[in-house]
Amino acid sequence: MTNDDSIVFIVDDDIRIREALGELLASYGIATHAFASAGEYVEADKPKRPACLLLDVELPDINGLDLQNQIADGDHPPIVFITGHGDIPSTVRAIKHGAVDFLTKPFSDAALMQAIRTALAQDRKARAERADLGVLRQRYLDLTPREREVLPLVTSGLLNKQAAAELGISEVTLQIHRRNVMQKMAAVSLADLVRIAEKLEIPVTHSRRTGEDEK
Amino acid sequence: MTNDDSIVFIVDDDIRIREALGELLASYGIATHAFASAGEYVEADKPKRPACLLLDVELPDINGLDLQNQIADGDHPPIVFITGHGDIPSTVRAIKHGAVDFLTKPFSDAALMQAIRTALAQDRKARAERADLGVLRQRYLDLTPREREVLPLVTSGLLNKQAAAELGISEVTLQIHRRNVMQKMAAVSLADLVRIAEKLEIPVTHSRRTGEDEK
DNA sequence: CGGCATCTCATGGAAATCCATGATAGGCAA
DNA sequence: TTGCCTATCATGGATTTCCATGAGATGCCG
Repeated sequence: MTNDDSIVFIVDDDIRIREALGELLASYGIATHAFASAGEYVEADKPKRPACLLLDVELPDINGLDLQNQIADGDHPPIVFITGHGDIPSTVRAIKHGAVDFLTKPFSDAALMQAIRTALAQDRKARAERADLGVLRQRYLDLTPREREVLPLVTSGLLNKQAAAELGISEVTLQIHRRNVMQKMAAVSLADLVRIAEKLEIPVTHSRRTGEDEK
Repeated sequence: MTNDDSIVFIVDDDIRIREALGELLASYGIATHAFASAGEYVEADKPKRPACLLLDVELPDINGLDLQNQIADGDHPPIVFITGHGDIPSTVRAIKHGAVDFLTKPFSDAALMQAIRTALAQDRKARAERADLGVLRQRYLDLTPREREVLPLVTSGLLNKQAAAELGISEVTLQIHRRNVMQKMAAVSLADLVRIAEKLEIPVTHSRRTGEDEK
Protein backbone atom coordinates (compact mmCIF):
# COMPACT_ATOMS: atom_id res chain seq x y z
CA MET A 1 0.00 0.00 0.00
CA THR A 2 2.83 2.40 0.72
CA ASN A 3 5.42 1.53 -1.87
CA ASP A 4 3.61 1.05 -5.12
CA ASP A 5 4.14 3.32 -8.12
CA SER A 6 3.44 6.49 -6.19
CA ILE A 7 5.69 9.49 -5.74
CA VAL A 8 5.82 12.35 -3.30
CA PHE A 9 6.82 15.81 -4.49
CA ILE A 10 8.55 18.00 -1.99
CA VAL A 11 8.71 21.75 -2.36
CA ASP A 12 10.81 23.47 0.28
CA ASP A 13 13.54 26.06 0.02
CA ASP A 14 15.57 24.54 2.84
CA ILE A 15 17.82 21.82 1.46
CA ARG A 16 18.12 20.21 4.88
CA ILE A 17 14.37 19.75 5.04
CA ARG A 18 14.28 18.36 1.52
CA GLU A 19 16.97 15.85 2.34
CA ALA A 20 15.49 14.87 5.66
CA LEU A 21 12.07 14.32 4.15
CA GLY A 22 13.53 12.44 1.21
CA GLU A 23 15.40 10.10 3.49
CA LEU A 24 12.49 9.59 5.80
CA LEU A 25 10.17 8.68 2.94
CA ALA A 26 12.83 6.51 1.33
CA SER A 27 12.98 4.52 4.54
CA TYR A 28 9.29 3.83 4.02
CA GLY A 29 9.95 2.81 0.43
CA ILE A 30 8.34 5.91 -1.03
CA ALA A 31 9.89 7.65 -4.02
CA THR A 32 10.31 11.43 -3.83
CA HIS A 33 11.19 14.32 -6.08
CA ALA A 34 12.25 17.55 -4.44
CA PHE A 35 12.10 21.17 -5.64
CA ALA A 36 13.53 24.28 -4.04
CA SER A 37 10.81 26.64 -5.23
CA ALA A 38 7.26 26.79 -6.50
CA GLY A 39 8.53 27.83 -9.92
CA GLU A 40 10.71 24.75 -10.25
CA TYR A 41 7.83 22.53 -9.31
CA VAL A 42 5.43 24.14 -11.76
CA GLU A 43 7.93 23.94 -14.60
CA ALA A 44 8.90 20.34 -14.03
CA ASP A 45 7.01 17.69 -15.93
CA LYS A 46 5.43 15.41 -13.42
CA PRO A 47 5.18 11.69 -14.08
CA LYS A 48 1.61 10.49 -14.43
CA ARG A 49 1.29 8.37 -11.35
CA PRO A 50 -0.35 8.62 -7.94
CA ALA A 51 1.30 11.49 -6.16
CA CYS A 52 1.02 14.03 -3.44
CA LEU A 53 2.66 17.34 -2.77
CA LEU A 54 4.50 18.17 0.43
CA LEU A 55 4.41 21.92 0.29
CA ASP A 56 6.15 24.46 2.46
CA VAL A 57 4.04 27.56 3.01
CA GLU A 58 7.02 29.95 3.05
CA LEU A 59 8.73 29.80 -0.30
CA PRO A 60 11.22 32.13 -1.96
CA ASP A 61 9.16 32.91 -5.05
CA ILE A 62 5.49 32.68 -4.18
CA ASN A 63 3.47 31.74 -1.15
CA GLY A 64 2.53 28.08 -0.89
CA LEU A 65 -1.12 28.97 -0.48
CA ASP A 66 -1.01 31.01 -3.64
CA LEU A 67 0.57 28.10 -5.45
CA GLN A 68 -2.34 26.01 -4.27
CA ASN A 69 -4.79 28.43 -5.82
CA GLN A 70 -2.74 28.69 -8.97
CA ILE A 71 -2.86 24.97 -9.68
CA ALA A 72 -6.34 24.53 -8.31
CA ASP A 73 -8.02 24.20 -11.68
CA GLY A 74 -5.81 21.50 -13.18
CA ASP A 75 -5.25 17.94 -12.14
CA HIS A 76 -2.87 18.58 -9.32
CA PRO A 77 -2.05 16.07 -6.61
CA PRO A 78 -3.42 16.47 -3.08
CA ILE A 79 -1.40 18.86 -0.96
CA VAL A 80 0.02 18.40 2.53
CA PHE A 81 1.20 21.72 3.87
CA ILE A 82 4.23 22.06 6.06
CA THR A 83 5.17 25.24 7.82
CA GLY A 84 7.30 26.59 10.58
CA HIS A 85 5.00 29.48 11.37
CA GLY A 86 1.46 28.46 10.76
CA ASP A 87 -1.51 30.60 11.59
CA ILE A 88 -5.15 29.71 11.77
CA PRO A 89 -6.48 31.81 8.87
CA SER A 90 -3.92 30.16 6.59
CA THR A 91 -4.96 26.78 7.87
CA VAL A 92 -8.60 27.50 7.20
CA ARG A 93 -7.82 28.67 3.71
CA ALA A 94 -5.60 25.70 2.94
CA ILE A 95 -8.03 23.05 4.13
CA LYS A 96 -11.05 24.74 2.58
CA HIS A 97 -9.21 24.66 -0.71
CA GLY A 98 -8.76 20.94 -0.38
CA ALA A 99 -5.44 20.43 1.38
CA VAL A 100 -5.20 17.08 3.11
CA ASP A 101 -3.40 18.39 6.17
CA PHE A 102 -1.55 21.37 7.55
CA LEU A 103 1.44 20.37 9.65
CA THR A 104 3.45 22.74 11.79
CA LYS A 105 7.04 22.01 12.68
CA PRO A 106 7.93 20.12 14.61
CA PHE A 107 5.61 17.30 13.64
CA SER A 108 5.89 13.59 14.20
CA ASP A 109 6.88 11.16 11.50
CA ALA A 110 3.66 9.33 12.20
CA ALA A 111 1.52 12.41 11.54
CA LEU A 112 3.37 13.09 8.32
CA MET A 113 3.11 9.53 7.10
CA GLN A 114 -0.56 9.40 7.91
CA ALA A 115 -1.18 12.56 5.93
CA ILE A 116 0.84 11.24 3.01
CA ARG A 117 -0.96 7.95 2.99
CA THR A 118 -4.30 9.74 2.99
CA ALA A 119 -3.17 12.05 0.21
CA LEU A 120 -1.89 9.24 -1.98
CA ALA A 121 -5.05 7.23 -1.51
CA GLN A 122 -7.06 10.30 -2.40
CA ASP A 123 -5.04 10.84 -5.54
CA ARG A 124 -5.40 7.26 -6.61
CA LYS A 125 -9.12 7.54 -6.34
CA ALA A 126 -9.23 10.90 -8.10
CA ARG A 127 -7.06 9.56 -10.90
CA ALA A 128 -9.29 6.58 -11.41
CA GLU A 129 -12.32 8.84 -11.60
CA ARG A 130 -10.61 11.22 -13.98
CA ALA A 131 -9.59 8.31 -16.17
CA ASP A 132 -13.15 7.02 -16.35
CA LEU A 133 -14.47 10.44 -17.12
CA GLY A 134 -11.72 10.96 -19.68
CA VAL A 135 -12.87 7.93 -21.63
CA LEU A 136 -16.41 9.25 -21.70
CA ARG A 137 -15.27 12.69 -22.74
CA GLN A 138 -13.21 11.26 -25.55
CA ARG A 139 -16.16 9.30 -26.81
CA TYR A 140 -18.25 12.43 -26.68
CA LEU A 141 -15.68 14.22 -28.80
CA ASP A 142 -15.94 11.44 -31.36
CA LEU A 143 -19.57 12.34 -31.93
CA THR A 144 -20.48 14.42 -34.96
CA PRO A 145 -22.06 17.82 -34.37
CA ARG A 146 -25.47 16.47 -35.21
CA GLU A 147 -25.05 13.57 -32.87
CA ARG A 148 -24.14 15.97 -30.09
CA GLU A 149 -27.45 17.69 -30.74
CA VAL A 150 -29.34 14.44 -30.65
CA LEU A 151 -27.82 13.19 -27.39
CA PRO A 152 -29.42 15.67 -24.99
CA LEU A 153 -32.79 15.33 -26.66
CA VAL A 154 -32.71 11.58 -26.28
CA THR A 155 -31.50 11.60 -22.70
CA SER A 156 -34.15 14.18 -21.87
CA GLY A 157 -36.68 11.48 -22.47
CA LEU A 158 -38.17 12.79 -25.70
CA LEU A 159 -39.70 10.29 -28.06
CA ASN A 160 -37.86 9.85 -31.31
CA LYS A 161 -40.56 11.67 -33.18
CA GLN A 162 -40.47 14.56 -30.74
CA ALA A 163 -36.71 14.85 -30.96
CA ALA A 164 -36.93 14.64 -34.73
CA ALA A 165 -39.48 17.43 -34.82
CA GLU A 166 -37.23 19.47 -32.54
CA LEU A 167 -34.43 19.24 -35.07
CA GLY A 168 -36.70 19.52 -38.08
CA ILE A 169 -35.64 16.18 -39.54
CA SER A 170 -37.41 12.93 -40.17
CA GLU A 171 -37.84 10.36 -37.47
CA VAL A 172 -35.82 7.86 -39.46
CA THR A 173 -32.80 10.10 -39.63
CA LEU A 174 -32.98 10.79 -35.94
CA GLN A 175 -33.07 7.09 -35.22
CA ILE A 176 -29.87 6.67 -37.16
CA HIS A 177 -28.18 9.45 -35.21
CA ARG A 178 -29.50 7.99 -32.02
CA ARG A 179 -28.15 4.58 -32.80
CA ASN A 180 -24.78 6.05 -33.73
CA VAL A 181 -24.70 7.94 -30.44
CA MET A 182 -25.44 4.79 -28.48
CA GLN A 183 -22.69 2.91 -30.28
CA LYS A 184 -20.07 5.63 -30.06
CA MET A 185 -20.80 6.25 -26.38
CA ALA A 186 -20.73 2.49 -25.78
CA ALA A 187 -24.10 2.60 -24.06
CA VAL A 188 -25.91 -0.72 -23.82
CA SER A 189 -29.27 0.82 -23.06
CA LEU A 190 -31.05 4.11 -22.85
CA ALA A 191 -30.73 4.01 -19.08
CA ASP A 192 -27.01 3.63 -19.55
CA LEU A 193 -26.88 6.56 -21.91
CA VAL A 194 -28.75 8.72 -19.42
CA ARG A 195 -26.21 7.95 -16.71
CA ILE A 196 -23.35 8.67 -19.07
CA ALA A 197 -24.92 11.99 -19.98
CA GLU A 198 -25.23 12.79 -16.28
CA LYS A 199 -21.56 12.16 -15.73
CA LEU A 200 -20.72 14.39 -18.67
CA GLU A 201 -23.05 16.98 -17.17
CA ILE A 202 -25.06 17.24 -20.33
CA PRO A 203 -28.09 19.34 -19.42
CA VAL A 204 -31.63 18.10 -19.74
CA THR A 205 -33.40 20.00 -22.47
CA HIS A 206 -36.98 20.10 -23.59
CA SER A 207 -38.40 18.13 -20.73
CA ARG A 208 -41.48 19.48 -19.05
CA ARG A 209 -40.84 18.17 -15.58
CA THR A 210 -43.54 19.47 -13.37
CA GLY A 211 -41.91 18.87 -10.02
CA GLU A 212 -38.30 19.22 -8.98
CA ASP A 213 -35.25 19.67 -11.11
CA GLU A 214 -31.65 18.66 -11.58
CA LYS A 215 -28.74 19.42 -9.28
CA MET B 1 -30.30 38.54 1.86
CA THR B 2 -29.35 38.99 5.49
CA ASN B 3 -32.63 39.38 7.28
CA ASP B 4 -35.00 36.83 5.84
CA ASP B 5 -36.36 33.95 7.88
CA SER B 6 -32.95 32.75 8.98
CA ILE B 7 -31.69 32.31 12.51
CA VAL B 8 -28.27 32.04 14.09
CA PHE B 9 -27.71 29.70 17.02
CA ILE B 10 -25.07 30.72 19.49
CA VAL B 11 -23.47 28.25 21.85
CA ASP B 12 -21.07 29.84 24.33
CA ASP B 13 -20.71 29.48 28.06
CA ASP B 14 -19.83 33.14 28.52
CA ILE B 15 -22.99 35.19 28.85
CA ARG B 16 -21.17 38.35 27.86
CA ILE B 17 -20.20 36.78 24.56
CA ARG B 18 -23.71 35.51 23.97
CA GLU B 19 -25.15 38.96 24.60
CA ALA B 20 -22.55 40.74 22.53
CA LEU B 21 -23.05 38.42 19.59
CA GLY B 22 -26.81 38.62 19.91
CA GLU B 23 -26.75 42.39 19.85
CA LEU B 24 -24.33 42.54 16.99
CA LEU B 25 -26.41 40.24 14.86
CA ALA B 26 -29.59 42.01 15.86
CA SER B 27 -28.10 45.21 14.53
CA TYR B 28 -27.82 43.42 11.19
CA GLY B 29 -31.40 42.28 11.45
CA ILE B 30 -30.51 38.68 12.12
CA ALA B 31 -32.46 36.64 14.67
CA THR B 32 -30.47 34.63 17.20
CA HIS B 33 -31.02 31.99 19.80
CA ALA B 34 -28.34 31.47 22.42
CA PHE B 35 -27.40 28.46 24.54
CA ALA B 36 -24.90 28.20 27.37
CA SER B 37 -23.87 24.63 26.67
CA ALA B 38 -23.79 21.94 24.03
CA GLY B 39 -26.35 19.95 25.94
CA GLU B 40 -28.85 22.80 25.95
CA TYR B 41 -28.39 23.23 22.23
CA VAL B 42 -28.85 19.55 21.47
CA GLU B 43 -31.96 19.30 23.61
CA ALA B 44 -33.65 22.39 22.23
CA ASP B 45 -36.01 21.94 19.33
CA LYS B 46 -34.74 24.01 16.49
CA PRO B 47 -37.12 25.81 14.16
CA LYS B 48 -36.99 24.50 10.65
CA ARG B 49 -35.51 27.45 8.85
CA PRO B 50 -32.17 28.43 7.35
CA ALA B 51 -29.72 28.54 10.19
CA CYS B 52 -26.11 28.42 11.22
CA LEU B 53 -24.34 27.61 14.44
CA LEU B 54 -21.86 29.92 16.11
CA LEU B 55 -20.01 27.46 18.26
CA ASP B 56 -17.45 28.06 20.94
CA VAL B 57 -14.79 25.38 21.04
CA GLU B 58 -14.39 25.47 24.81
CA LEU B 59 -17.65 24.49 26.41
CA PRO B 60 -18.50 23.37 29.94
CA ASP B 61 -19.96 20.00 29.03
CA ILE B 62 -18.34 18.73 25.86
CA ASN B 63 -15.81 20.06 23.40
CA GLY B 64 -17.21 21.98 20.46
CA LEU B 65 -15.38 19.77 18.03
CA ASP B 66 -16.90 16.71 19.61
CA LEU B 67 -20.31 18.27 19.32
CA GLN B 68 -19.60 18.75 15.65
CA ASN B 69 -18.90 15.06 15.25
CA GLN B 70 -21.88 14.13 17.32
CA ILE B 71 -24.33 15.96 15.10
CA ALA B 72 -22.45 15.21 11.91
CA ASP B 73 -24.89 12.59 10.69
CA GLY B 74 -28.10 14.51 11.00
CA ASP B 75 -29.26 17.65 9.27
CA HIS B 76 -27.36 20.13 11.32
CA PRO B 77 -26.72 23.71 10.24
CA PRO B 78 -23.28 24.81 9.06
CA ILE B 79 -20.92 25.61 11.90
CA VAL B 80 -18.77 28.68 12.45
CA PHE B 81 -16.31 28.03 15.24
CA ILE B 82 -15.24 30.67 17.67
CA THR B 83 -12.45 30.22 20.16
CA GLY B 84 -10.15 32.11 22.41
CA HIS B 85 -7.36 29.60 22.19
CA GLY B 86 -7.34 28.01 18.80
CA ASP B 87 -4.70 25.64 17.62
CA ILE B 88 -3.96 24.41 14.14
CA PRO B 89 -4.82 20.72 14.56
CA SER B 90 -8.25 21.71 15.86
CA THR B 91 -8.67 24.03 12.91
CA VAL B 92 -7.78 21.29 10.46
CA ARG B 93 -10.19 18.93 12.09
CA ALA B 94 -13.01 21.47 12.21
CA ILE B 95 -12.72 22.54 8.59
CA LYS B 96 -12.23 19.03 7.29
CA HIS B 97 -15.45 18.10 9.01
CA GLY B 98 -17.23 20.83 7.16
CA ALA B 99 -17.04 23.91 9.37
CA VAL B 100 -17.47 27.13 7.43
CA ASP B 101 -14.85 29.05 9.37
CA PHE B 102 -12.73 28.96 12.49
CA LEU B 103 -12.44 32.36 14.12
CA THR B 104 -10.07 33.20 16.93
CA LYS B 105 -10.77 36.04 19.32
CA PRO B 106 -10.44 38.82 18.73
CA PHE B 107 -12.00 38.79 15.30
CA SER B 108 -13.56 41.58 13.29
CA ASP B 109 -17.29 42.01 12.90
CA ALA B 110 -16.75 41.87 9.17
CA ALA B 111 -15.07 38.47 9.33
CA LEU B 112 -17.83 37.11 11.50
CA MET B 113 -20.58 38.49 9.32
CA GLN B 114 -18.94 37.12 6.20
CA ALA B 115 -18.72 33.67 7.75
CA ILE B 116 -22.33 33.83 8.87
CA ARG B 117 -23.52 34.93 5.48
CA THR B 118 -21.64 32.07 3.84
CA ALA B 119 -22.99 29.60 6.36
CA LEU B 120 -26.57 30.75 5.95
CA ALA B 121 -26.32 30.62 2.18
CA GLN B 122 -24.89 27.14 2.45
CA ASP B 123 -27.71 26.01 4.69
CA ARG B 124 -30.33 27.45 2.40
CA LYS B 125 -28.88 25.48 -0.47
CA ALA B 126 -28.54 22.32 1.60
CA ARG B 127 -32.10 22.66 2.79
CA ALA B 128 -33.42 23.03 -0.70
CA GLU B 129 -31.54 19.94 -1.78
CA ARG B 130 -32.71 17.97 1.22
CA ALA B 131 -36.27 19.03 0.54
CA ASP B 132 -36.06 17.87 -3.07
CA LEU B 133 -34.53 14.61 -2.02
CA GLY B 134 -37.09 14.23 0.73
CA VAL B 135 -39.91 14.37 -1.79
CA LEU B 136 -38.28 11.65 -3.84
CA ARG B 137 -37.63 9.52 -0.79
CA GLN B 138 -41.24 9.85 0.31
CA ARG B 139 -42.42 8.77 -3.11
CA TYR B 140 -40.08 5.82 -2.95
CA LEU B 141 -41.59 4.83 0.38
CA ASP B 142 -45.01 4.90 -1.23
CA LEU B 143 -43.96 2.09 -3.54
CA THR B 144 -45.03 -1.43 -2.74
CA PRO B 145 -42.30 -4.00 -2.01
CA ARG B 146 -42.71 -5.48 -5.45
CA GLU B 147 -42.46 -2.09 -7.09
CA ARG B 148 -39.26 -1.44 -5.21
CA GLU B 149 -37.90 -4.61 -6.76
CA VAL B 150 -38.98 -3.58 -10.21
CA LEU B 151 -37.47 -0.10 -10.07
CA PRO B 152 -33.78 -1.04 -10.10
CA LEU B 153 -34.32 -3.59 -12.83
CA VAL B 154 -35.99 -1.06 -15.05
CA THR B 155 -33.47 1.69 -14.41
CA SER B 156 -30.68 -0.76 -15.07
CA GLY B 157 -31.82 -0.83 -18.66
CA LEU B 158 -33.30 -4.29 -18.72
CA LEU B 159 -36.04 -5.00 -21.21
CA ASN B 160 -39.44 -5.67 -19.68
CA LYS B 161 -39.19 -9.31 -20.58
CA GLN B 162 -35.75 -9.59 -19.02
CA ALA B 163 -36.86 -7.92 -15.83
CA ALA B 164 -39.94 -10.11 -15.74
CA ALA B 165 -37.81 -13.22 -16.11
CA GLU B 166 -35.58 -11.93 -13.32
CA LEU B 167 -38.54 -11.82 -10.96
CA GLY B 168 -40.15 -14.94 -12.31
CA ILE B 169 -43.36 -13.19 -13.28
CA SER B 170 -45.07 -12.53 -16.57
CA GLU B 171 -44.11 -9.60 -18.73
CA VAL B 172 -47.59 -8.18 -18.41
CA THR B 173 -47.44 -8.03 -14.66
CA LEU B 174 -44.08 -6.40 -14.77
CA GLN B 175 -45.42 -3.76 -17.11
CA ILE B 176 -48.12 -2.94 -14.61
CA HIS B 177 -45.61 -2.60 -11.80
CA ARG B 178 -43.42 -0.52 -14.04
CA ARG B 179 -46.22 1.82 -14.92
CA ASN B 180 -47.18 2.16 -11.26
CA VAL B 181 -43.59 2.97 -10.39
CA MET B 182 -43.43 5.66 -13.05
CA GLN B 183 -46.64 7.20 -11.79
CA LYS B 184 -45.81 7.06 -8.11
CA MET B 185 -42.34 8.44 -8.68
CA ALA B 186 -43.84 11.14 -10.92
CA ALA B 187 -41.43 10.31 -13.71
CA VAL B 188 -42.44 11.52 -17.13
CA SER B 189 -40.07 9.25 -18.99
CA LEU B 190 -37.66 6.41 -18.48
CA ALA B 191 -34.78 8.87 -18.67
CA ASP B 192 -36.43 10.79 -15.89
CA LEU B 193 -36.82 7.68 -13.78
CA VAL B 194 -33.17 6.83 -14.26
CA ARG B 195 -32.14 10.23 -12.97
CA ILE B 196 -34.46 9.92 -10.00
CA ALA B 197 -33.00 6.51 -9.20
CA GLU B 198 -29.52 8.03 -9.36
CA LYS B 199 -30.47 10.67 -6.82
CA LEU B 200 -31.89 8.01 -4.55
CA GLU B 201 -28.66 6.08 -5.03
CA ILE B 202 -30.48 3.02 -6.17
CA PRO B 203 -27.78 0.68 -7.43
CA VAL B 204 -27.66 -0.63 -10.95
CA THR B 205 -28.34 -4.33 -10.98
CA HIS B 206 -28.18 -6.95 -13.65
CA SER B 207 -26.58 -4.85 -16.31
CA ARG B 208 -23.85 -6.50 -18.28
CA ARG B 209 -21.86 -3.40 -19.06
CA THR B 210 -18.83 -4.48 -20.99
CA GLY B 211 -16.77 -1.35 -20.44
CA GLU B 212 -16.55 0.84 -17.38
CA ASP B 213 -18.82 0.93 -14.40
CA GLU B 214 -20.62 3.13 -11.96
CA LYS B 215 -19.12 5.22 -9.25
C1' DC C 1 -11.38 14.37 -59.39
C1' DG C 2 -12.16 10.48 -56.29
C1' DG C 3 -12.83 9.03 -51.76
C1' DC C 4 -14.60 9.86 -47.14
C1' DA C 5 -17.44 11.58 -43.61
C1' DT C 6 -21.71 13.60 -42.66
C1' DC C 7 -26.50 14.30 -42.98
C1' DT C 8 -30.44 13.15 -45.06
C1' DC C 9 -34.65 9.99 -46.30
C1' DA C 10 -37.60 5.64 -47.53
C1' DT C 11 -39.39 0.97 -47.02
C1' DG C 12 -40.53 -2.94 -44.37
C1' DG C 13 -40.53 -6.27 -40.93
C1' DA C 14 -39.48 -7.89 -36.16
C1' DA C 15 -39.58 -6.75 -31.50
C1' DA C 16 -40.90 -4.11 -27.67
C1' DT C 17 -43.59 -0.75 -25.34
C1' DC C 18 -47.85 1.55 -23.96
C1' DC C 19 -52.50 1.20 -22.59
C1' DA C 20 -57.15 -0.35 -21.46
C1' DT C 21 -60.29 -3.72 -20.10
C1' DG C 22 -61.30 -7.72 -17.41
C1' DA C 23 -60.31 -11.15 -14.11
C1' DT C 24 -58.42 -14.17 -10.02
C1' DA C 25 -56.56 -14.42 -5.41
C1' DG C 26 -54.47 -13.49 -0.82
C1' DG C 27 -54.04 -10.41 3.12
C1' DC C 28 -55.71 -7.04 6.13
C1' DA C 29 -58.67 -3.83 8.43
C1' DA C 30 -63.16 -1.62 9.37
C1' DT D 1 -68.19 -10.06 5.76
C1' DT D 2 -67.18 -6.41 2.88
C1' DG D 3 -63.92 -3.50 0.95
C1' DC D 4 -59.27 -2.19 -0.23
C1' DC D 5 -54.55 -2.97 -1.40
C1' DT D 6 -51.39 -5.87 -3.58
C1' DA D 7 -49.92 -9.09 -6.86
C1' DT D 8 -50.89 -11.85 -10.52
C1' DC D 9 -52.23 -12.94 -15.57
C1' DA D 10 -54.58 -12.57 -20.40
C1' DT D 11 -56.10 -10.40 -24.72
C1' DG D 12 -55.72 -7.08 -28.21
C1' DG D 13 -54.67 -2.99 -30.50
C1' DA D 14 -52.08 1.40 -31.15
C1' DT D 15 -47.61 3.25 -30.86
C1' DT D 16 -42.86 3.09 -30.77
C1' DT D 17 -38.53 1.27 -31.15
C1' DC D 18 -34.96 -1.52 -33.41
C1' DC D 19 -32.60 -2.91 -37.42
C1' DA D 20 -31.12 -3.68 -42.17
C1' DT D 21 -30.87 -2.43 -46.80
C1' DG D 22 -30.58 1.05 -50.24
C1' DA D 23 -29.73 5.60 -51.69
C1' DG D 24 -29.14 10.87 -52.64
C1' DA D 25 -26.71 15.34 -51.37
C1' DT D 26 -23.17 18.05 -49.46
C1' DG D 27 -18.53 19.28 -48.35
C1' DC D 28 -13.77 18.54 -47.48
C1' DC D 29 -9.13 16.57 -48.17
C1' DG D 30 -5.45 14.77 -50.83
